[in-house]
Amino acid sequence: MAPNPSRRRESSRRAILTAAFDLLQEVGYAKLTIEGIAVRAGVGKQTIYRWWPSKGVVIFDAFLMLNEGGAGEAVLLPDTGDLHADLTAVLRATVAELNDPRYDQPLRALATEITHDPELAAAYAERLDKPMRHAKRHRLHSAQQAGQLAVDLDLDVAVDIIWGPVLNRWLQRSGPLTIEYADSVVTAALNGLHPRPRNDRVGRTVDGRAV
Amino acid sequence: MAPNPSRRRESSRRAILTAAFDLLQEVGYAKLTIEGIAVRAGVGKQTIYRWWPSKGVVIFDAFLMLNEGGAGEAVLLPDTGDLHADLTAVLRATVAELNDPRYDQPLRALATEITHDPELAAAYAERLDKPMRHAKRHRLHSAQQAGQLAVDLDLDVAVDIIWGPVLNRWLQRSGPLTIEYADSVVTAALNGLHPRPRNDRVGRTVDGRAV
Amino acid sequence: MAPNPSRRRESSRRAILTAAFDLLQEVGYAKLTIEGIAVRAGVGKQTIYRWWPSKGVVIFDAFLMLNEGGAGEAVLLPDTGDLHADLTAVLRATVAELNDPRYDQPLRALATEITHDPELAAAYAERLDKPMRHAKRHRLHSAQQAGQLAVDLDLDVAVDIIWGPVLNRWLQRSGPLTIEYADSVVTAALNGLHPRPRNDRVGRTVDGRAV
Amino acid sequence: MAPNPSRRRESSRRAILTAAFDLLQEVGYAKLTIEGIAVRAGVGKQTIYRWWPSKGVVIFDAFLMLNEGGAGEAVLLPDTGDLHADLTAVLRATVAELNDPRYDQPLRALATEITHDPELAAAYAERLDKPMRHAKRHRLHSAQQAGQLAVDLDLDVAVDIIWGPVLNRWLQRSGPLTIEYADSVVTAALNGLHPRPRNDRVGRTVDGRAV
DNA sequence: CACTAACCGAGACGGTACGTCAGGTCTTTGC
DNA sequence: GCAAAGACCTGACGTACCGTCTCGGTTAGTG
Repeated sequence: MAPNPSRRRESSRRAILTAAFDLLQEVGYAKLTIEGIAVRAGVGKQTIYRWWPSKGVVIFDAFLMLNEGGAGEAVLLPDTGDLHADLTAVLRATVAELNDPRYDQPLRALATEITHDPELAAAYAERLDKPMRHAKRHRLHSAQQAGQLAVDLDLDVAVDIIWGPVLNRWLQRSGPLTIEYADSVVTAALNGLHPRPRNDRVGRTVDGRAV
Repeated sequence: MAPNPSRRRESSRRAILTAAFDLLQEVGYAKLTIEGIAVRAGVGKQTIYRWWPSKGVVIFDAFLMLNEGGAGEAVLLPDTGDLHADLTAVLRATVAELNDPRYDQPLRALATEITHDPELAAAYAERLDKPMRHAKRHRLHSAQQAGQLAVDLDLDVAVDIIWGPVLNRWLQRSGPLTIEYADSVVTAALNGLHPRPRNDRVGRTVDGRAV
Repeated sequence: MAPNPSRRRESSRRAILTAAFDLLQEVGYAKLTIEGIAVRAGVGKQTIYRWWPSKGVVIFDAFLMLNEGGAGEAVLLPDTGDLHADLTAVLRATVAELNDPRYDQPLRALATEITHDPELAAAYAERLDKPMRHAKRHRLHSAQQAGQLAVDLDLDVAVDIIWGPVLNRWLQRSGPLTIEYADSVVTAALNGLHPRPRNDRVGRTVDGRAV
Repeated sequence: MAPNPSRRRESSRRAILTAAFDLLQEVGYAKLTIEGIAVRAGVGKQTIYRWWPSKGVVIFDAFLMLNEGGAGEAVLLPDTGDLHADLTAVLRATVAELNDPRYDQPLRALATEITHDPELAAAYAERLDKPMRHAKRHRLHSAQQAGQLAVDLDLDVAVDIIWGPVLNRWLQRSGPLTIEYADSVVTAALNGLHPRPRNDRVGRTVDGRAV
């Protein structure tokens, strides 16, 4: 009854995922149809329905395929010792990617599907978000060891506070998603909203020493 | 050519918006159809197409209608002088609303539509988010005046740092959306990720004095 | 629930039936599809499914439409008094129609549908066959009155004996369907298979008198 | 290229033809599919496509298989000398077979395929109809020799006049297919439609003598 | 007796059509 | 005289089969 994966044609799989991603860019999420994907991929509709349970999973797998290349090595965030600079660089890159028209539509489509499909959200968390979040937490952990972050800080919350605002501004278009915004978020997040006493800025540090 | 608003039947308008909101709860976003709304509202399809340009705008207007009751008075966040406590209370309320099954599906639908429709996003920012954001900024401004927030803080960024993580965790289901999480976010956001020097916790204050 | 016939668009109805009949000629029964009819008729598929329960009924209605023109006047077979001549002429015409390439495929399609659908067979008997059979029986009755047919003859059986062989040869292609065959059938049917005693041929008669 | 018949697996062949015939009874002609036959027969689809060019030929072969048992001996109609009685008996048997629910659907399917496929019609004429028609003609010939049939009678036409009406009534359901109908057809066909002169009934004969 | 070519069951594949559903437009009709 | 009702064309849905194709595994006949 269930299809036999050993007989699966890899070329069709790749064609479908590529077609899905490309069509997302070209026609947008609302006009993405299984029929369109099948035609673009030169594939029968049944071949899509045989292997994917929903359009959302196709989109998800399309992203998975993109990340297949660097699959082996774990993601690593830069660690120069200067946390503020490193986070700024990474968040600027995030902003650049979100602003990249090639990824805009596909990413929004993925976000939408996750919003409405808990199962897909779990898969996303496990397969796509987890490695990235692990890298983020790793960088923060290293800073924590160096005394640059509060010892009792929940690193997951820290990650959310840094990246959450950017993602939200992008999704809701609640304002321009600029480099300046990214910088502001990093600074505000690190220093906190409360005022700092005189000379209490935790400045750039190298090897744990302030510079 | 354009319909004459003076002839618009208010009862139909309300029936349509109510039907849309109710159906969102019952069948979810994916299965919400114009046809279904029309039938539920006891209205011809044309009556919907005549007054709304897209399904997203209907959903949006349905939310607008909900907020119509308290339209006159501006939203106000509690201001006891204790910023941490006030923010905690408000964020806990936000979490509760997002976890309310009555609002879950409709809110996700609205978020989805905003994600894919810039025009709708602008309308959302103006009509629904603006009053709320204004209230948030107002409360933060008051705290800033009381010396509880950094004087150079961009209050919009501050709002994003506090509410962004919660919205994101809800949308992406990247983790359980609990009261504890809300509390952690408030604490971490206010104090910052950096460690605070000894005795530098900006504690609860009343009338600007630490308690 | 059921569609309201008063709102039915006559132009669509005619376009569908015409398209069905034409396509039957052109592509044959096996390749006749609802989808093809809809495209050819410039009509949505749903418009076909709304008004017809099956492909067979569409074909049937297409034939009904052909006969709509001469609907008012009842069919009449020639009655010169010479039964043999009249039947020969009529059966030759039948043969010609069955051999007409314009009607071949459509008629076979109709025959096939009737074979497999009793309800359709009843409709065929009532709407298409009945007037024709009535005319045939009428002619035979007139001959019976003139003493040219056995008084105890079941006219329905008589009709079957004359037209059955021709229809069968056409359907099963059990042999060439020629004018000669038609003539043989008429002669054999009228005279019977048994030998006639000398001078007993019931020859051509005019006004009941043998000629 | 062409498959080698010597390697053909007889068990598969029989399973396929049996499955086809059984499925015809059970689901009817319209729902008979190659895929269904293959599954029912426990056979790969390719095994059907390898040996049969079309569904119609499979059906045809299924009938051939049924007749395989009595293949060697030629079919023989009863010949008691009483033509009327013999024909009546045979036609009654024909009626019974056509009314047999086990054969109804399969026979209609075969008739349909023949109607639309001239090649199949030829095969049917040669392999299935020919022996039967030969037997019928043989019986009539014997009667002709005995002076019970007109000497100039075309026996093929005679066969058609006797069996055509029955087949037609069955295919078109133009009326109840009863024993009485069969009897009427035989009587009318033998005596002809014209009235017979006094004492001219060609009665039962034994050895050519009237009884 | 081993080899090898072919048939076999199985089932994935690119397709076509199915019958249904909804989108958005246009027409009719009843209040 | 508008708006409900709903028929219409369009097009995508998800399913069923089509006829072709590959895949291992028998199963003959050959060398």
